[in-house]
Amino acid sequence: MRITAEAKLETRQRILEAARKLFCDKGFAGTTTRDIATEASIATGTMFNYFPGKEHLALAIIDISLETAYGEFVESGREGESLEEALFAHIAIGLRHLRPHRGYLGDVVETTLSPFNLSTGADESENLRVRHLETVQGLIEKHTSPSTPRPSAVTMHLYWTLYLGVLAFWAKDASPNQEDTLVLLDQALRLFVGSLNANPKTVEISHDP
Amino acid sequence: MRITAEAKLETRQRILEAARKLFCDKGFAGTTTRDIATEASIATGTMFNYFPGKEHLALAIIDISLETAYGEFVESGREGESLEEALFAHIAIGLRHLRPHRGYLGDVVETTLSPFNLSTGADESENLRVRHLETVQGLIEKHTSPSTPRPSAVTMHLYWTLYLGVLAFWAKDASPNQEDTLVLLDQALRLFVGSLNANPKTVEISHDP
DNA sequence: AAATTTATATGAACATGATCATATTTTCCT
DNA sequence: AGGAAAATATGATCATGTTCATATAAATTT
Repeated sequence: MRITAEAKLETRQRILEAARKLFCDKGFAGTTTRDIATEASIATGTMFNYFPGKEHLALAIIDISLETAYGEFVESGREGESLEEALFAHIAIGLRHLRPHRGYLGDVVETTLSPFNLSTGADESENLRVRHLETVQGLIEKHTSPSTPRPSAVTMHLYWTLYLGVLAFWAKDASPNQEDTLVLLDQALRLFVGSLNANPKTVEISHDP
Repeated sequence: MRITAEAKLETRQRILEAARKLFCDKGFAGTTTRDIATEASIATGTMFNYFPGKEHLALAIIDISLETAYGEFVESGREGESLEEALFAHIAIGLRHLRPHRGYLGDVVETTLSPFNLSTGADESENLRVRHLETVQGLIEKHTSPSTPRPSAVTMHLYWTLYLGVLAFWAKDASPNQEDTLVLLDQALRLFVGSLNANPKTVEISHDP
């Protein structure tokens, strides 16, 4: 039982590594699940015993990078800076760790992290989003006065929207070292942080549907 | 030649109508291109002579609705209201026209309108986004003082991001009549409009990459 | 250790979006 | 009108993500 359990993990690792290599090399669309199986020395259908599908595989890779990035963020101590700077660092460090996956990030994010997908239940993409949002919520609470109302679900949706927008921009950013992304990130975060204190004026719901 | 050219258009219409019906009925993923072909009384491959792919077909349907919506917006005279209200009306009227397609809007938007896709060139999705952004830019220019700087590409990206976020929220909004979406829309637009006047502080690009 | 049960790997088969050589129809030329 | 050339329709075929009955191996029981 010991040997086998380890072998399972090893196979899982082998699949992840094969996928990572191929995705980086030939992109997400350019890599077939058969390619991955071959590279990982398993049968065509076996990877589906380890991951629900190709996209989840890619997401798992992204997830690992972001987990590492989070560790680095915590280590850096930059969560102690101003809210805006802490959020900036959180995202920027994430981007740095996502660099190797920039080429195919779009394919993953657009179909898996998109807010349109909100909800096949407790799968891996949920985890990633929820974890990120909990971190952000924690930072907000840490940096605002206790009187400030907890950010609403709508507000957090807004944050996630902005975050995906930044990721999207970054994935396509042709400026050297993706500097332009930092401008966008700065602008987006200033918007967001600014909105936290603004008291929400009531919206009349008699408008258009 | 006359009769045939009309027949072409008629076939195109038949495909669009078949797709619209099936998408509304069984969703985007639940409808196969073969279903559409059958419903439209054409061969399996024929629809690919009229549309580059299944998604473009869905996008064309969305596009028609939004074109109609734009007409109604212009008629309504609400572009004369405050910038925030004009933008609100522009989007809200769009949502009203997209209602029949709410069930499958996500599948289309996420893969076709997502900012990740920025650029297979001048295809239909480009058109939709560009048209929408031009309208918005027009509204901004109309409502701000000539001294206000033209919104940058980054700013417009931010707008598009927020717009997609609203669409995503709306597509899943379970509140009666999707009222919650209007709250989000209001919040998002207040953010955006507010940002137009704020002078962008320079961002030091020495930060993380 | 043999037998049984359970978990896992396998690759053939399936579903479906898309392609493409071929057949059919339309348009153009004389 | 008759035939050549171009445009269009067709459906068999392909590519690929995913499933599933079956085979194989591991764990458990006797």
